[in-house]
Amino acid sequence: MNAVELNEELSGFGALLLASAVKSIYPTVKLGGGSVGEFGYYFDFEFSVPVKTEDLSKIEDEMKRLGKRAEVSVMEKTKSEAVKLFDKSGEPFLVELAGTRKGKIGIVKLGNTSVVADFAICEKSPSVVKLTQITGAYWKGDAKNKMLTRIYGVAFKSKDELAKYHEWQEDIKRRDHNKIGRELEYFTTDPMIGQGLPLILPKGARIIKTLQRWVEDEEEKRGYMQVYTPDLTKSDLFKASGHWTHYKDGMFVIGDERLDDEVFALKPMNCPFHIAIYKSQIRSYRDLPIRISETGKQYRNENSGEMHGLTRVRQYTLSDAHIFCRPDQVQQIFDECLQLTDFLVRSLGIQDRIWYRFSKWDPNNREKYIDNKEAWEKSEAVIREVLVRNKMKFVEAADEAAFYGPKIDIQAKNVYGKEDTLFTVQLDFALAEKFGLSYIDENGQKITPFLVHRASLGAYERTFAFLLEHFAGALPVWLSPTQAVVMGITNKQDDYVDEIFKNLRGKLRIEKDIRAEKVGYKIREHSKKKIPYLIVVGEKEREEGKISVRTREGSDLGTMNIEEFFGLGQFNAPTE
RNA sequence: GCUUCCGUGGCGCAGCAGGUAGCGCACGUCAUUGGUAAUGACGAGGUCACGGGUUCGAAUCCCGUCGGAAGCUCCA
Repeated sequence: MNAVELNEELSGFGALLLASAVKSIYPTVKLGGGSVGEFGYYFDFEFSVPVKTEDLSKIEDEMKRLGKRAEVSVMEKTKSEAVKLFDKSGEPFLVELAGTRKGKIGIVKLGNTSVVADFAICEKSPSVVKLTQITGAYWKGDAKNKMLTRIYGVAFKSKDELAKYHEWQEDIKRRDHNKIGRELEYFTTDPMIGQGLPLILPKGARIIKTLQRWVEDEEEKRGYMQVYTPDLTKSDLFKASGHWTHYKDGMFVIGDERLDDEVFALKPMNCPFHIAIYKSQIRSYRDLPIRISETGKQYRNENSGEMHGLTRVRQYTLSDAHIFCRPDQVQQIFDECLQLTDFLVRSLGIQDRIWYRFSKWDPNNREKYIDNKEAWEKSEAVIREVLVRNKMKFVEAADEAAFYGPKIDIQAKNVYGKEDTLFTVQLDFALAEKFGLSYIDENGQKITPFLVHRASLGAYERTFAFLLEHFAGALPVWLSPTQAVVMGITNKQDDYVDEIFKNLRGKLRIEKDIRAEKVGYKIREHSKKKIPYLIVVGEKEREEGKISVRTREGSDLGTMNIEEFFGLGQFNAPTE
């Protein structure tokens, strides 16, 4: 089921009703701001008394009451004109809503107060309003500021639409990787082990391993050299890279800086290790580009509220690589990195779910970024050219770069509509110099190479989570931990089931089911586990030396021989 | 980390004006050998997240801790 289209003008009205109703019930409340979007609408308030979930129904009732009485006018006026209008005639309160403006403003008169919205609203009050949740949100989106109370809601023309909305919410839960990943026995967690430290169960491990082998093989074809580096290092390494000052709080540090001679840390990233590998030899311009890749673990001490399923964890495995190249090779390297990612994305069939983000620095945020305006401008120009030349659609985002350089992020949304970075290609003009890297050019001069950081398939845990949600658990055949189950109509076929099982074992991931249950029941059980092919055999099949095949979706593919079965789908990882 | 909500057997839930736990699925045993999405009978499984308090008595009320969810903030 697709996302329910939430009408922005209805939502705008809903937000106004919400603000008005809250003002009516809590006269001392201070209004923050609001917004409408895919989630419906929200409004922020500063209450003088704590307001909780149980108060929502009261506010909802007031919204319904006000909705019936509201006099609405949609005016072709600017915000300041509207405020002037009300300056004469009473006490309006101005509501500013972020979102799409349609050149109009909405004014809702509610008794002796009025709400002016710098936002398009519909002319008729929504007949159904529903408040969906109440949470906190920082004033102006800054954690240093006071936390306001944010109330979310939806508004509809009819109860049918509300019912559809509820259905959609249910569907979201059915796709949520954090739910189905546990149901399908792909992963679990244990409070004794800790937050953000999932246990990947055998079936989940098979999926991740399949992805990993696929990516590693593909990278090897493309000139990457795989390495292993330690999970642990002396703090000196991250002091040299600059990470210690930027991110010490987010690292797992072993030892106490004040007491111990040597302090260690679990690696929060692989770059300094790959840099050390580069540095272990003298490099010639002929050697470049050098592509060092690693299926590397990373450890980051995320704050407790920031962990989520497999998407945001404290330990994860990155399809990581660092490419050291000459200045004249940077664009070519970016091209090939994007081509690899594009191949992976298309092979997985998720090209319509991702978009490219050009993540730039913010010259005003001096704490976060390396202070070298010229280098930033130059490297951003390089990336822009790559994007433009490849005719790629992308969004630009200021203040989203890494501290050492700009990047191209491949973004996606989870089932709840929350955006995450799936893959990334980053240009680094700083670390190579910090570590004193060089190569010898054709004139015998020492030159500092450029460094490109990239994660071809991102973090396996996160990509796995995304795929589970995208396919609602029904992964492509080649990724399925069990690709087929063979079962008999009765136990009289146990020997034939075993024969088919042994015949197929090693050629695909197959299981057999000889439980003394009705075959319909067994089919249902395995379909629920999202196993792509269900092979059923009885006396008829045995006599003909064939098999009957059904899919997890319920279609009957009929009777066929083994060769025909292999023609049904792609059992192995895609290649170019 | 902050805000709100939540925590009863593997999963989904009921029980909560306080009187030491129930249902469905799953699981086990037996019977059934059935031609395509739930065969039947019987059975096992829980100190109601943990710790403390109130009480003659707490799953139920109060406090704290841990864990989960969504939102905010953050993500090298």
